[in-house]
Amino acid sequence: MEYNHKSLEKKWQKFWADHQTYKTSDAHQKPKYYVLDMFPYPSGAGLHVGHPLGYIASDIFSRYKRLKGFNVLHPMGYDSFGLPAEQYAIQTGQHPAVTTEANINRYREQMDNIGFSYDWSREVRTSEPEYYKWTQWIFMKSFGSWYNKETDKAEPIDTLITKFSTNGSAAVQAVSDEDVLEFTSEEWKSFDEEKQQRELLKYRIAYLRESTVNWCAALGTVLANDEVINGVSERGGYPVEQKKMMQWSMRITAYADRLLKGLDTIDWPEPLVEMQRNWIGKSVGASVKFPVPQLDAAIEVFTTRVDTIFGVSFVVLAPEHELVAALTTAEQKAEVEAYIEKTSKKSELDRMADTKTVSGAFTGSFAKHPISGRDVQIWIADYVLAGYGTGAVMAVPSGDQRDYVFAKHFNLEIIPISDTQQIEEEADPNKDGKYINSDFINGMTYQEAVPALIAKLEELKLGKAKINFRMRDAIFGRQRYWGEPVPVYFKNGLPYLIKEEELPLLLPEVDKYLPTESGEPPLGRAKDWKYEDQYEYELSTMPGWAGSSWYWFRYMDPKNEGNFASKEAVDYWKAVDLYIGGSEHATGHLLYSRFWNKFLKDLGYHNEEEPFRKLINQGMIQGRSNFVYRVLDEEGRGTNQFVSYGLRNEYNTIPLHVDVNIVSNDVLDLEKFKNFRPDFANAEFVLENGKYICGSEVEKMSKSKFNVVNPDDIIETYGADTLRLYEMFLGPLEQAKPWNTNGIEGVYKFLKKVWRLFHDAEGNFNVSDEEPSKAEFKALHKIIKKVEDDIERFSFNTSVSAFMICVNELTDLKCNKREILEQLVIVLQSYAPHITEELWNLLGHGAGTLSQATYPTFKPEYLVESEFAYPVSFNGKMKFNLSLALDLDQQTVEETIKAHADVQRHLDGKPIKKIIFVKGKIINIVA
RNA sequence: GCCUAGGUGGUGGAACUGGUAGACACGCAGGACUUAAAAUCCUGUUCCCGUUAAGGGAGUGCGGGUUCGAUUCCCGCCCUAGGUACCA
Repeated sequence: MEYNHKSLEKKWQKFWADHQTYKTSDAHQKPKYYVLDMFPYPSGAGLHVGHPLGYIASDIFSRYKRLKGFNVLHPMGYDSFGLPAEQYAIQTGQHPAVTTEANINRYREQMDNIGFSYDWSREVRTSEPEYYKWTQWIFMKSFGSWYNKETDKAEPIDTLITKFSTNGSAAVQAVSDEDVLEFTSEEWKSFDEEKQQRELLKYRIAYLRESTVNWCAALGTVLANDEVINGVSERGGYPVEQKKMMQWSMRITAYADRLLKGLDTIDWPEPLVEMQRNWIGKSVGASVKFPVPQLDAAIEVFTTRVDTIFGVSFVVLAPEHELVAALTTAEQKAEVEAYIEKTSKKSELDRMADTKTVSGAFTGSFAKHPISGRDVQIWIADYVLAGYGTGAVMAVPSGDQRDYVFAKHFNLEIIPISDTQQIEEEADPNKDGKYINSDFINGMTYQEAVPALIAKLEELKLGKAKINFRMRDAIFGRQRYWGEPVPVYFKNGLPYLIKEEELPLLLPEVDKYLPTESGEPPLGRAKDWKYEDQYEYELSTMPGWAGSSWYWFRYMDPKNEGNFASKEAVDYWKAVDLYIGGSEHATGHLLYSRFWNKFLKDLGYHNEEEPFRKLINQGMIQGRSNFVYRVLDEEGRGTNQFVSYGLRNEYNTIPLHVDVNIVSNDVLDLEKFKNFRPDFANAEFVLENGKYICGSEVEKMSKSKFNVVNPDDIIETYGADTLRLYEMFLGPLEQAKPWNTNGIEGVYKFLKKVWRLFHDAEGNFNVSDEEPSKAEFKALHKIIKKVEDDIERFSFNTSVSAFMICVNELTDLKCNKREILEQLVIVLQSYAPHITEELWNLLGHGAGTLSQATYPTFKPEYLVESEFAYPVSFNGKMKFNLSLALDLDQQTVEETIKAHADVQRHLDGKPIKKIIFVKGKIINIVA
């Protein structure tokens, strides 16, 4: 029988499904291993060949870990709330749940074709009430918690209330809004319910506050910072504006330091760690107040270089700064207002792009230098951002390039502050010299000056050491339909949680998925949707990241109705050991997940500070488009003549995308091309060497470029095992690469060779029970070692090559020994599960038992060379072959070498200086 | 600008701690089997010199360095990809 991937793969896929072969046992006596894929959003387009790359890698790893004796948790599910289903619903009226269901079924079918070893009994869908009940529950917990800086963790809000009523606000060290009140315990007790609630809201982890949000009018919703790229929405590229709205937020900033520290403890790719570090954006410095006597106020600035404070010659406010109006003098009013008008017209994008032009306006007012007391001018300029720090900076032209350029442009003072500064051409920020023109720190070094200044500023009550973060709290509301309802109702304008036993708060039905006439979110359309028939529910829904920020817990215990997961399950599975997914989630999902993980840990629901121990980014698979070249007539119109790639320059042509599925190794299938589009039916071709060669280009994979390759088509022709091997063979997992079906034949041939090892020339199964030869053992043990090493370091592509070498060697040896082939099947199982399952069965083992086999033990003795002839260099150049026993002592070796005829010839009487040994072998002789 | 990763044949890519660079595969060329095709198998394939051959030379983005020996380590530069940016 020939290798027939179609019948064989279908058979085993059905068997695995029917017998739940890959259901994860709760065999707690085995060590556990948790392998997770980033679950997909089920889009309408289905999977293309790039999507499963990471899934294949994680599947190989899971299967390998099972063979190594681990109890492996390897689940899959769907991040099924999201914008596209809702946009589609708006257009068609089709309920998002319906399209989502259809898309999931399609995804599932495609994934099943690839032969993954997921435990589907643990599947989760974020849009199912059984699941989002717990997303809502986590929201409730975060509404019911505050962040205690003393214990450095989140605690139930009751502990805060206790502190307020015993010692007042002074006793509390919390992460909170800036406008919190100061009160004694007596005052707290005298507050009415409403006032107390209003105050508590400023401390809650999930809180409601008027805040500036990214409003996208086209999508009708607010967006998180990570969903806005260069001032336009990530999805759709629509313009985004800043708008003040009452919004739910999550106090992720409370965790900024822990999120940063945790990065040192996890095994993640460096670029990703770096992205999160930048996103969190910790800067250590000081906040300094510049008093403005006439307003009885002060301009607070943040600086990382407090040591340069005597170099301050002016301060600059962002045009949006709240003090600008009050500071502007009558004479300067016109100029300042004109400037504000001008900058407000500039879009966020222009403002970022245009960093060359120097612009600004003098307010006419002066502030006092906090230490020297001299007057410094107050300017406004758009190089200062309202959204970072305090929206104001102290300008030190000698030390900061932007301040320098600004000072030069407006002819402001530039004060040198260090004896090593070179400031003729540009600012010099070096910290190496001793200070000059700097009052009491003159002569000090940087290390001495900073603590001295902080002490002085604290004494004057005009400054203190401060750590500033770039990260903002995460907006937690979307004015959309297809998301988790927020389990909150309003009484007297204040939010209250519904009762825990009332969860899940079901997503109500609406007549349309659009905002209401009065501009309320779609949930405002729900009929009779009131809490206890009288109170308004919150009408916004949760953002896309809510459901995905805890899903790895749900897989541990997906059917649990009383908890998000049982204590036993969480204690056993702990954290994800290996997480594979794309780097596009660096500052979204991966940050929010770490945040919620820490939050749930603080409340005592588990013990893991970090959710994902090791993370790998699979590279994106790009499309590879093919082109045909249509000949144009004199008027530049397309003819029905097409010229092959190599001859295209001899004609006047225009390149046209052609479906990559009718091109093989860049050779066009002419018949299929004629059927590709009606106007190509009468196509004529100018061929080279009898073939039509297509051009190619790497582009994004998309329908319009006719370069989408569906895994189903590959599986139809070559089988799932070939697809799996080929996706790995394509190159290193983490590297981005274009999909190119050229070369898949080689992998397919390999599997046919594997098949033939077990079958004789007539195609009959034929395996011998004879003792294998030394060479056969050697070939086997090489691959046992290689695959083990490769998988452990995630180098899947090199394993595929090693398999090919191994099978070629065994073919040359005409090896059909049971002992060898049986172990080969086990080793190959992770990569090609279908063919190996079939062969395992043919070898007489029970169906479905291969996944419980044990990975063979590598025996190094099989790899020891029996022949000792190997090449040796002479003075670094390869010269001759040497035959020498490996276990001789060095002196014997030296004497033997000197006696060697070739060596004597090369030495020509000179003495041997050195003999270089590597791994017991002589590599080089130096004379 | 800054951060990170990378630059190896016609192509995808190997070479794990410095040790015969180009494994393996594709493609290409030639051959075997076949009436023919498919399938399969064999040989060659970094470049240059050498008619074939024996043999020699160059060679991992560029220029230096360390070393008996460098794709690998160090210094300077060029290029590509991803991220990020008036972040004070």
